[in-house]
Formats: sequence, C-alpha cells, structure tokens
Amino acid sequence: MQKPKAREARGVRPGGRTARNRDAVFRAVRELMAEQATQQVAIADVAARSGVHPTTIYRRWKTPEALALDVAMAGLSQRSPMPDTGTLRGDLLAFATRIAASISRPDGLAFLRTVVAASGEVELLRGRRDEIQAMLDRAPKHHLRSDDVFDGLLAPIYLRVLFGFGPPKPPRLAQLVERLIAAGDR
Amino acid sequence: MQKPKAREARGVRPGGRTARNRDAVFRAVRELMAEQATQQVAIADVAARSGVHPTTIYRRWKTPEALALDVAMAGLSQRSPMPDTGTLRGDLLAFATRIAASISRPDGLAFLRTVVAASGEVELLRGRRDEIQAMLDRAPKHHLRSDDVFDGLLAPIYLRVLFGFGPPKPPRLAQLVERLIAAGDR
DNA sequence: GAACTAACGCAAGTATTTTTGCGTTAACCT
DNA sequence: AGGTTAACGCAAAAATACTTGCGTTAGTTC
Repeated sequence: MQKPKAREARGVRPGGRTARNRDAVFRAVRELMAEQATQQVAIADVAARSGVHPTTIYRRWKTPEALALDVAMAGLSQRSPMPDTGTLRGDLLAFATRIAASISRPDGLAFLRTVVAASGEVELLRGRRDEIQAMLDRAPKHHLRSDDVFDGLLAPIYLRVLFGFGPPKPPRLAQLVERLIAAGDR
Repeated sequence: MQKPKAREARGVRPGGRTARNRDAVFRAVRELMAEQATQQVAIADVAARSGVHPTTIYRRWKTPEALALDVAMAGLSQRSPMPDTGTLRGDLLAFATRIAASISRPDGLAFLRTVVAASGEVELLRGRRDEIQAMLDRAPKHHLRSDDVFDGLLAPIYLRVLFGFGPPKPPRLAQLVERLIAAGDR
C-alpha cells in the first residue's frame, strides 16, 4: 500500500471546505464587480457577502489585487469555444460580436480592468492567441495571423469600452471584419 | 471703481501659494508615477515628496484617484501639436510613432492606466479627436474619419501596452498605417 | 475510526489612512 | 496700508485596513 499522489505536494487540501470557501469568495467578488464597476473590491465586503471570514481571505490572497486577478484567471479557464461557421468571414464576425457582447456586461468591463491593472500577466492571454490562430488556420488563402485579429478586432472593441465609449455597433463590427479580411488578401 | 472680474466666483484664490502647492503636488505625482508604474499613488508619499502637508492634499482632492485624474487632464492640456509632413501617409506614421514612443515611457503608461481607471471621462479625449480629424481633412481623396484612426492605430498601440506586450515595432507601425490608408481608399 | 494537521474562525492587537478642530499665513480687495 | 478670509500647517482623533496568536473544525491518511 502506498500514498495516493505520492509526488504531489504533501498536506495540500483542495477539497471540501476549502473549495467551498473559494467558490463563495469568487462568487462574491464577481457579484461586487458587476454591481459597482470598480476594480478595487474591499476585502471586508467580499467577506460579508461570501460568509467567509476576512482573516481567511487575507491569508489566502494577501491583497485585493491578487484576489481579483485570481478570479479573472479562473473566468478565462472556463471560456466558451471559438466559433466555427464554415467561413472565415463568419467566424471573425461571430467572434467580434461575442467579444462585444461579453464586454458590455458590467462584470465584463470589471474583468477587463482587472487584467489591465495587473498588466504583465501576458501568460493569461497566451492560450487565447493559440485558439485564434487555429481558427485562422482552418481557412485557406490569406496571410492573417493572430496578431492581426488582435490589432484589427480585439483592440478597437476593448479600447473603446475602456475609454468609456460603448462597444462598436454591429455595422461597425462588420466593417472592421471586412477591413481585416481585405488586409489579409493582399 | 469696481471689482475686477466681478462675475467670477467670489473669494477664489488661484494665485501665489495655492498655485505653487498645486505645481509641487503635480510634479511629485508625475515623478512617483514614473518611478513605480502604479496608478495608486499614496497621498502620504506625494505629501512627503512635494513638501505639501497631507491634510492640504486631502482637502483639495479628497481621493488619490481624483488627484491622479487631475494630473492626467493637466498633462493633456499641454500636448504637442499634430504632425504635418505634407502627406497623409507621413502624418499618420509620425503620429503613430510618437504615440508609441510616449507610451513606452513609464509615466506614459501610468497616465494611460489612470485614464482607463477613470473611464467615463470621455470629454478628456474629445479635443484630441478633433485634431485628428483636422489632420485627415488636409489630405484629399479618402474616406477616413477620426474613428478609423482610433480603431486602426491608437487602439492597437494602446492595448498592446496595456496588456503588457510592448508597443508595436516600427515595421508593424508602418504596416498598420498602410492598412489604414488602404481601408480609406475603398 | 483514530491520528494528524491544513485551513478556518474569532478576538485582540498593530499599522495605515483619512478626518476634524483650531490657530496661522498670505492672497485678494478696497 | 489695513481688513477680510481662503488656503494652509499641525496635532490629535477617528476610521479603516491589515496582522497575529490561539483554540476549533474538518480534510486526509493509514
């Protein structure tokens, strides 16, 4: 007989109460971020809403920033799949539309602010980039790379929202997609 | 004999000591932002560096956010003129290059973060938009508007920096300009 | 199911941030 | 020049944020 997961970190307890507390805290953070669109969630507020003692939160996350970033990263892990409509144009438009929609919800803006505030967390976005590249690779005959999608679609949508203009409206999104495709045709 | 500026707010004193304190505080904020690239400048630190008493700072600005935003807005007022190279392509490239350069300095990043954190301050960017439009109006035969410059140049540059990738390198900047012009030709 | 101990809750303590009351300085007006 | 008072500096108090010590709870292992 031998210890299960013998090489794993000794004495770590991710199950049961710990996981429950983690979920309760995350839920509270997301709710608070959605209500007051601020990136500075007060630990005391999170504790009150989640029912988890403030001391526990301080011990596990140290600072509000670390907590917010942890929540943001967890949100990225369970993201929805990339669109696959059969055409590059359709994929790009669906992608842009979904980004614009998700960023319009108040918690979407809070999430974006969190990522920006913790900038340097480049790793956080690496997986996303690979998925975009895979989408592009399905379509033949163009020179687009994931950076082009970033510059041509993500950047305009995100920055408009960050600057307090709303997200682009559907006609503008379509126009951005057309320009991106045209750039890839040359 | 009558009061000078009789219609102005009674009892406001912008001159002398008040202005001197304001300048000292602004200078301290800018320095601190440049050193530690954080958007949360501590009032106590600003007071220590500027020589202005903390109480005075609290009374005039209430919160660190308000102070940072005030500094950012003041910085925008004394901005450099738009480039005028003789060609649209030259103007756009010079503009993009200057933006990329200014945002690479640590205080430029701090400034950008401040604006983003205070999003909703759309007014702050209105004047800039008009200047961009004026630059476009000098060149004949294209359909570009200031929004196109925002989406095609500003957004990629700013968002790359905000996300922790560096600013685009010169070849990429040139490519973005070419795509923007191509989009305006159609 | 009993031993072991990571994670927790709680109360008290420490540190940091912000406010308040009051006397002083100096900008502005006549 | 002299009066008026906005803005200031200072010390003390209040509020807020964070840490620490300790006993308890409940995953985990055997």
